[in-house]
Amino acid sequence: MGIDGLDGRIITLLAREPRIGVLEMSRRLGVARGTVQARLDRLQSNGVIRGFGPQVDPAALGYPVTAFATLQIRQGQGADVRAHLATVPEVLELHTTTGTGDMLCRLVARSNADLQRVIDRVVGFDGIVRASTAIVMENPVPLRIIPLVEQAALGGKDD
Amino acid sequence: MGIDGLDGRIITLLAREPRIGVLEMSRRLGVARGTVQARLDRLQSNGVIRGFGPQVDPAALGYPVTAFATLQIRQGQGADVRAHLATVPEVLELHTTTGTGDMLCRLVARSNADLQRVIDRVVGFDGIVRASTAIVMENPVPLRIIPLVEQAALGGKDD
DNA sequence: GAATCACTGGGCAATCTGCTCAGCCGAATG
DNA sequence: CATTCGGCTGAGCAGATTGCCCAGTGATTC
Repeated sequence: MGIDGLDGRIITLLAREPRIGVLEMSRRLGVARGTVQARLDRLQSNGVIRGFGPQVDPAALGYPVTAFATLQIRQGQGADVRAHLATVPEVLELHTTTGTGDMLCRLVARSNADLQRVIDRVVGFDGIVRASTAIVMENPVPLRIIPLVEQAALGGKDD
Repeated sequence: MGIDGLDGRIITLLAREPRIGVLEMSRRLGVARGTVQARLDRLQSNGVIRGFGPQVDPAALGYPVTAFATLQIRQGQGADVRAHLATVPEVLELHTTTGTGDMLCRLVARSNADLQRVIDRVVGFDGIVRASTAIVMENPVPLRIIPLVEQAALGGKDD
């Protein structure tokens, strides 16, 4: 498991110009089309590339406010809380973390006022003892993967 | 700004089967190809759909450990810290949040031991006063957008 | 030496894309 | 009420791409 330079260049190219086709990629990378196709198949069956789903911007959907909430869970209620949070559309992701039965979740809301509603809905559940919320003001580094891909590609020889 | 039912169904369908083409989508949704094409164009120029970049799994790249670090920044050093963190490949995203000049960042690492190296690199910078890290154990709700899209689509009439 | 694997370069039919067009319809406008 | 506008439909077309196949080659492994 791991990727080489060619894999890295494929992913990077794909990240920069997603609508590019296999044929055009092979031209840009200077390799045969079959090679690119084979690499892509491998990357996908490896699970390195999970998919090509549309990247939707919550702000453009009308949810410009993002927040992170740290939840303290009552012992043994973890599963219930997870199920509860999964039903809230504004919960974009949820992690359980080290610490005292804590969870961290990413929320979005239509406004700061709306965030109150979301938080009420999130914490209005029995197993949640306490919640502390941090509202996101800026996002200097949006979710990115290319630097890591390039880092990972250094391990492989090819290029 | 906002999406209607058809937009929602387009996004949802695209999220479930990303490799689907415009033609096949129009067949599934029971509308004309031109309509789907026009909607897609609009969604993209709206910024609702930011792109179709590959979704890369850090774990499959050899970085199975995820952590969230909360950083406390020395007054006025924000910009420097941002620039510093942007150079660390293992920093997948960075947010500035409400609170005392705090930042929240998502990290990945090759192992728990490697996480120490990453954290050292992250906090080994002058403007950072204090850091507290939470290691992710489970990810019950992976980053998702479909529930929110469906929620947002309820506003529009069509369907 | 033989086998295996990945890559190359080529070819093929089927499909899809980007683009255009005219017609239709409902909603908003005057 | 008539007009205009925007969005949708159904169709067509040339050009490009895809998925799939093949044989040959070079490097690596057994």
